[in-house]
Amino acid sequence: MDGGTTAGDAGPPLRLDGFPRAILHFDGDAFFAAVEQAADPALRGRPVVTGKERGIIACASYEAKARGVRRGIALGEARRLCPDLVVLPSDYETYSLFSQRMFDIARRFTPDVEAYSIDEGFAELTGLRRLYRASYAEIARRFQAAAEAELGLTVSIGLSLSKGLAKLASDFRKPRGFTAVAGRHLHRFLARCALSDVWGFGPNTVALLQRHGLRTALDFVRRPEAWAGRLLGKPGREIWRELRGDAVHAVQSGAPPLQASLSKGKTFAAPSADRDFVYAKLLRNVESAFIKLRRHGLRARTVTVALRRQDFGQASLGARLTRATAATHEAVPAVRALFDALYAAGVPYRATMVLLEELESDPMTQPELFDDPVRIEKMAEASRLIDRVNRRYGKHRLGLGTGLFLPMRRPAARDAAPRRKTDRLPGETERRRVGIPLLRLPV
DNA sequence: TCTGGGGTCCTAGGACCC
DNA sequence: TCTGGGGTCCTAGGACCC
Repeated sequence: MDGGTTAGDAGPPLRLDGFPRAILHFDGDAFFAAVEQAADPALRGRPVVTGKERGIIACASYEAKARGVRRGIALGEARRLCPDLVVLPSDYETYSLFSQRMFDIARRFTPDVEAYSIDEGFAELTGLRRLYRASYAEIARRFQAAAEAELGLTVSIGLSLSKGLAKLASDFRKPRGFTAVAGRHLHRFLARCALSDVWGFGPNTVALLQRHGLRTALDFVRRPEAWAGRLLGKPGREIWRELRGDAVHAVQSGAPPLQASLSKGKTFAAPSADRDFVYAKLLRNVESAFIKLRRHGLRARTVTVALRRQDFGQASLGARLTRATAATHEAVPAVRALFDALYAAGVPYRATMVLLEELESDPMTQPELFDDPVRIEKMAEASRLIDRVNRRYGKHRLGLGTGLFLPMRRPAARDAAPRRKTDRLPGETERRRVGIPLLRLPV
């Protein structure tokens, strides 16, 4: 470890297989708040948070964190903790601009840069020592200094043999941290990392590993690989190898793959067992999802509806449409059918969600053989009009009539015997699969 | 943290087909 | 008609990430 205090001896070094690599992880410190401070010198040194529009803290500057203000807490509580708090709305355009500049700086060192998220990324440094006549740590420090000088904000750096180790290392000390972990120091570093620090170990996995008597990342990698695989499956096995310095995951420097899914969900202020209310909420999400879909110039082929119960259980059901579409109307009959199949009378629900999958680019709808192209064009025009009106007058001002609390036909038989996927009868899936997707639109 | 929102990937198990 | 094995595909749900 470079820059870390020496831990007690935790045993012999781990045996490393494969060609040693140098992978850099960089992470913008309190990125959104730091961008605001970089863009407005008057904010520097002051406690700044973003997320005003949502009423909860999206990001807190280190000055705000020092006063106890954390991500996720309510604005009111944050103001109570810190009366002189500067509260700003999120400005994603500016954050994206700084983000791009940060990745551009990294690409000056190597083209092999992965933009993992808006505020963090990986860079493959393996083989660059000769070019720069410098150690990997020195190259990493040059990047860190360039980012700070040119962007006016700080980044934390992790440098090690794999992405998993590099990410663990950049988290080890921040802000403005610099942690390089060489193979021979791996065991000492891992002994100081809790299981919950490991990338890919969430609360459930940590609890499971603790039940097996493990406490640190070192405890985990000391178990046999097959044990990790049996207990945690493929992801666990990959984490095991990454933590031992085996770079299972390459730095993905290419263009990111096309978005695979798009979803929209909302939690109710209070749980509700009212069928019309729950369905209306669902349709509102459907409208929002399709607005987003059109904005991205995409169409979707499958629609999945999910209902979340008050007890946090969830049931979902999906259907494939006759063709991919960007028009809300075309999905509504399927949504209706899915909702009817999922909804159980008398159960309080707390949220609805809609998920669109099998997304395709190109907003120009390819008319299917037997469809009327004029009708499809009319529908696309209607959707565009709705979007325009809503942009001008506010979301959901103009939408589908079904989104209102209209009286709904109640199929009594369904209400009497509500069924979810879990207690489905044999053969039922097939009927459903055939029954729902074959949708034709009423003109 | 008594639980917001939007994503990705993996897997168990059912259905279907020899 | 009943029984069984095995491969493939699909789906819902779980776990995790930012």
